[in-house]
Amino acid sequence: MYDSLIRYFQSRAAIEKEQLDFICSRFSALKTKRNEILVRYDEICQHYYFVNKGCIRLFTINKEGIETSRFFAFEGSFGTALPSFIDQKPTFEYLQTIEKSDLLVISRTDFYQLVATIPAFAMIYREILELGFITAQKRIYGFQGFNALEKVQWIIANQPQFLLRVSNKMAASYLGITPSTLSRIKSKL
Amino acid sequence: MYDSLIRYFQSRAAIEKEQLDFICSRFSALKTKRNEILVRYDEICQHYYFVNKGCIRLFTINKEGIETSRFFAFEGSFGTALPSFIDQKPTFEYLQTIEKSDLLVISRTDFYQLVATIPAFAMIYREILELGFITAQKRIYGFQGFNALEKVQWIIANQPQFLLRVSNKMAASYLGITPSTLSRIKSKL
DNA sequence: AAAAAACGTTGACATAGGACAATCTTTATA
DNA sequence: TATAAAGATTGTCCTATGTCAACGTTTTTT
Repeated sequence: MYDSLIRYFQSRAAIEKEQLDFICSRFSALKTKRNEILVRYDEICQHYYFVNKGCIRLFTINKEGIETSRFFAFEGSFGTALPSFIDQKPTFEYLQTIEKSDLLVISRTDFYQLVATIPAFAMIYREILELGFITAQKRIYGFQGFNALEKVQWIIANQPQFLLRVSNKMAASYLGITPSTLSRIKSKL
Repeated sequence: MYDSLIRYFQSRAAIEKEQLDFICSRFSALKTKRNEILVRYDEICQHYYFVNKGCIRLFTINKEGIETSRFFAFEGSFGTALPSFIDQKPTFEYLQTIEKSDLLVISRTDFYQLVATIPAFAMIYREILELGFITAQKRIYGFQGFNALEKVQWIIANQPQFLLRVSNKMAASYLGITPSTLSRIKSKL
C-alpha cells in the first residue's frame, strides 16, 4: 500500500528505513468514489493527500456558477487545498476525486510534526513548494498572451495525458476557455 | 542600512541577535538606476534581492516582442527570478529595477547555507515559498474568467498602490491586457 | 431496463478587447 | 536646453471567442 509513497520519498532524499516507516505510519488509506468531495468550499483543509490511484481535482465555482479548475494530482503525486492547509482559512474551493481513487491521507498536525522533526521530510516539503511555485509561474506566463489554440498546444506539450484523462468540461475550465471552444479546437487537431 | 531587513526577520521569527547579525553580514548593498537590468534572459539567477527602496520587476518578452510582467517587489520585500534561482537553469525572463533603487543582495550559495544552518531562516524561506505559492494561485483564480474591468478592480482591491506606482504599460502587461484597454478602463474609473 | 440528467459537439450570432494609427505628453539623450 | 525616443490616450475597425440553442451521446438514478 505504501510502495508508491516510499518510492516518492526515496527518489527525493536519502532517508533511513526507520524514519520512512515512521512517516508511512502517519498516513492512512482512504478509498473514494468518482466525484466524491473531500473538502468543501467553506471548510478548512486539514489533510494532505497522496494519490495511489485515481485523480484529485481542485476547483472553485464563482458567483455566476462558472467552474475554474486550478490543479489536478494524478497517481504518485501529492495534492491538497494548499492555501487553506497552510493558513487554516476556508478554502473557497473544492477538493474532489474525479475518479474512483485510492488515497493516502495525513493530518495537518502530523504533517507539520514531520516537517519539524525530520529534516529530510522538511526538505521534500520545501521542494514541493518550490515546484508548486514554479508550476504556478509557468502557468501564469503560459496562459498570459496565449490564445485558445496555443493554450491547448501548451497543455498537450506539457501534460500529454491531460486531455485524455480529464473531461472536456474540466479541461476547458483549467485552460480558461469554454467547453465549446475546446471542443472546436480538438476537432481541428 | 539593515533596519528594514532586520524588521523583516524579527516580525517573522524569534531569532537571536547574533544569528541576525550573521544573516545581515551575508547581504551586501547594491544601488541601481531606473530601468537597470539585474538578470538577463539567458542568465542563471545567482542572487536573492531585498528591496530597501525602489522596486524590482520580473518580466519576460515573447517572440512577438510582447512583454509580460510576472512579479513586482516593493520596499520591504524580497524578490528574485525564483525558478532560475532554485533550479539553476536560465531564467528566460528579466529582473529589473524600474526605479532608482537601494537593494540588499545575498548570493545563492550563502542563501542556501543560511537555510541549511539556521532553522529560523529555513522557516522564513518556507513561509516565503508558501506565500508565493498562495499569491500565484490567487492570481490564477483571480484572472481566470475575469474580464478586463474585473482585473483592474481586482488589482485596485488587492494592491491599491500598484496602478499609482507602476507605468500604464507595465501594469497592463501584468494584468494581461493591452495598454490601450487599461487606459480606456482607467478613464471610466 | 427505463427515464432523467449531465456532457459533448456544432451552428448562428454577438461582443469584448485586440490591432493599428494619429496625436499628445513625458522621459531620455546629445 | 533642444531633439529624439518612449509612453499615454483615444479613434476606427476587426477577429477570436463567448453566448445560446439544438441535438446526439454518455452517465447516473430509480
